Amino acid sequence: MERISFQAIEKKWQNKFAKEKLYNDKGKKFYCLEMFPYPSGKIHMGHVRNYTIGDVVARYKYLNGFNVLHPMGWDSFGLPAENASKLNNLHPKDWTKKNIKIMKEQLKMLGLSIDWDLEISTCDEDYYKHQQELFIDFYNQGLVSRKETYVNWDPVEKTVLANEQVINGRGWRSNAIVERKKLSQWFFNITKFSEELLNDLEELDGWPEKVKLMQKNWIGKSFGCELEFKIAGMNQKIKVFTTRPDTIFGASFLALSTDHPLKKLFEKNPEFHSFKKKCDKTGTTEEALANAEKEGFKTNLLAEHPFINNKKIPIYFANFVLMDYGAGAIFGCPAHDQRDFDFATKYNLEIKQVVSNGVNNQDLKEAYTGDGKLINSEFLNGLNVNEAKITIIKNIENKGIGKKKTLFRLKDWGVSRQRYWGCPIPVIYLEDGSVHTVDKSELPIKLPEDIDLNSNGNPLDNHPTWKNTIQKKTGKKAIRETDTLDTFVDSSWYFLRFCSPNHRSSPFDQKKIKYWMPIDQYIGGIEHAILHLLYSRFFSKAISKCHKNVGISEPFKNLFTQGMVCHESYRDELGNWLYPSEVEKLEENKYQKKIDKSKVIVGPPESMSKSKKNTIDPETMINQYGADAVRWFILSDSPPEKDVQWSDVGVASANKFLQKIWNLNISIIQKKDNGSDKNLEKKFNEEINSYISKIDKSIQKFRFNVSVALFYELYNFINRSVNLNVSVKILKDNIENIMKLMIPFIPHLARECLDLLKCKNPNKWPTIDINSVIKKVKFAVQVNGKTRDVISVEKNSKEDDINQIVLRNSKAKKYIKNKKITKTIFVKDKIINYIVSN
RNA sequence: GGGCAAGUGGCGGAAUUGGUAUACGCGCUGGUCUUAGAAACCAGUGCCGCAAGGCUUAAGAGUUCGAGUCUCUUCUUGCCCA
Repeated sequence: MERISFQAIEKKWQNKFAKEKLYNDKGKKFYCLEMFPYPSGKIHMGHVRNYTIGDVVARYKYLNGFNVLHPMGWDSFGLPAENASKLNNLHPKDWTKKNIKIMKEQLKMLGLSIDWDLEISTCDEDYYKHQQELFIDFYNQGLVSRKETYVNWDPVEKTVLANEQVINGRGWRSNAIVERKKLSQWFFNITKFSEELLNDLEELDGWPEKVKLMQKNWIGKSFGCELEFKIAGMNQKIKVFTTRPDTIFGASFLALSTDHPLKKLFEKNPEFHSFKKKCDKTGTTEEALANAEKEGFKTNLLAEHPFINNKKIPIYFANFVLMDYGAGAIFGCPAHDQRDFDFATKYNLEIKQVVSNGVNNQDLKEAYTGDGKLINSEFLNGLNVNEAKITIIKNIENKGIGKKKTLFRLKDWGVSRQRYWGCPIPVIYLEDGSVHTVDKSELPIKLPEDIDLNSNGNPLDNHPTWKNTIQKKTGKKAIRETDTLDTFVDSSWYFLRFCSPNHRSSPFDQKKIKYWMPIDQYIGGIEHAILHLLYSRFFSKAISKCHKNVGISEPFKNLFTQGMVCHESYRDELGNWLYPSEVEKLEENKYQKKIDKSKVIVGPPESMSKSKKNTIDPETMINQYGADAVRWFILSDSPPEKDVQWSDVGVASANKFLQKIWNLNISIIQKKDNGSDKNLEKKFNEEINSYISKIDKSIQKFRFNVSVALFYELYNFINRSVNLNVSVKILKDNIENIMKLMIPFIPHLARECLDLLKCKNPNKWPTIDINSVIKKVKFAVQVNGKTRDVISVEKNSKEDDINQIVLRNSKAKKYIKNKKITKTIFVKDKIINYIVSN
């Protein structure tokens, strides 16, 4: 057999795929989208997996007659371009363009069915112009606001960090201790949609439960109440917020944020001052607050307990209370909140148990936060936590000292970034301090190209001719907003732009949106389960509010989250990471360094990452084994939602299998008829049709690893049958159908084979005659629940027919003989179970 | 600490409305071919046992004619939130 040249075949078909699109005017629409990549330089295996899965879906739908939209673009703003720029002295724009060019070529090497005519890149003026327009629309609808808030500030990078960029209280890149800083920032008021974002999750039947749950927890709806405490001897009150009003009788102190208005009374106190300074050095994440040692500044003030006469509790400022959560003040109930417990232990405050799970522990070792019956709580005694909450809130409301409040954990989305390489915010500030969005006719507000990235701080802020401008309609002097938008904004509406990427007058052509949206299948990594998906959902709702006739409440009808691609990691004896290509295998789990044969320490399989050098370059693999083999392997080894471990042996064997598929096609094409046995042919057709049906189902269920296994079985079956008395025509018809089934998986080879088979309609999924699938089923014969034989019977056989066969000749017979059958359980086409006794 | 998943051969994994456990692939063993290796092909491969047969889905219990699948307890791992 000749060895095929994958490279030649793949090149040939990639040129054809570039012209062949998946549009099918007569078909129902299907919008298939994979999360677009950040152009970091080269594609990685995660991309290969993501886009291969997407390609299977897109091609499958197209072959089944759908009108398929399958676009691709670039999430091309972001910090790495600035960093790379400093290193290589290359403008972020040029660096990004270069990367896009390389990665586009690499994606083409995979044989994806992408319509490249729709390509968009978020750093193009054409794209961000419309984003600025949307910003203005949102602003006019009251969905954008400017607020002073506390942010994680990296004093070295001189920028704001997102919570996830703070690791153990330090900046992820600079490793500097992160500070809390008050800054004026732009926010998208995502919390205005909290209720909708939560409730509409229920509509999303096509989403993994796991992702919906994560979003639900993130939005975090809970109820509690606001409650006022009088300050003893002063005509002043402190408003606190709590989700545990039921524990009010256990309150032993009040804790205030150091930013609470009451701080005014202590501003001249140097001890308070240094305490506040210390607090400001703590990050703002819940995690940072939980891990920080609980500390307080004791005031000389006391608060009156609202339900216990004459009881006064001390007031502290504390480092674990934040101003932007609730009211900036809490009451501490040490027995039932761990933070309060830690605090009370440190300052020797009363720990009074008010909820009991049966044991009344005089000496609590930690806070008890579970459910139970209320104790030591007067009129609440005997109620469980939820009942007590409701009762106490009623009491609080009757007393007029507070009210029930629903609280969301979700916060507004801070979108300001002190960065150059992002979408400029279309806002100017006049000298009188007023804030204005620029006129839409002035868009886009372009990024200046002549910038100095090596100076400290935000390059836009350091760019006087760009920063200083005038308000066009009045001619007044103005300065531009120098912050740019978070790149999550760019990716929150790109899927809408794909529907009409060249639409000039507005962000999208509403007619196209109406037709293509929502996305029928969205595919991407689980790491975007919260932010990207939540922001995109918010954008859809916000846009629908601004453009009444768009009406898309949920953008992603079906969501699939694929697992990661993993590989072992290697280090030399000095602890330096080594690329897999730098080591060689001695035996199982034993490796050595190629250059000097020194010992290599093997780490467990983990998600591929540049820092651990446990990466495999897709292009190298494609050149060595062919794109089809890489696609085949990445689909074959694990269910797509789970992690897959990269294996060089695995991809090599994929390549071997594809060679066998080729050989099989050649041998069938060259075969001469050697008689035909009608009975045999019928069985042959039935068997293959059964496989076709099973493979079709497995694709629909995203069980591509099962599809691959079925293809192997199918190959084994045909290979066994090639030399039987089956006519060449029947062989050819069947192999043709099978190659069609393989198009979504290995498009190049499948299409090449179909060409050789002179297939006239390669773009049509095979239909099977439901009557021509196998009519026999394997049937288990059990005695007392143990399987004693497996027999082959006609489908829909009756119990009597089975009895006849079993009693006549079956291995089960001897277990029944001389025994009394007391009961028979018969399940059609599955089993018969004889219950026998002596 | 809380929430959610998941634990099946040497490995990746099939078996999802409670009905044949270990499909398919990798690896391994033996063989054919070859000067040799590679490739290819053939056969075998959960465990115990010569066999008949028995045992086996993290551990233990329960429901059922029948449990990898359902229930409970325990252990372990992963993810998310802390």
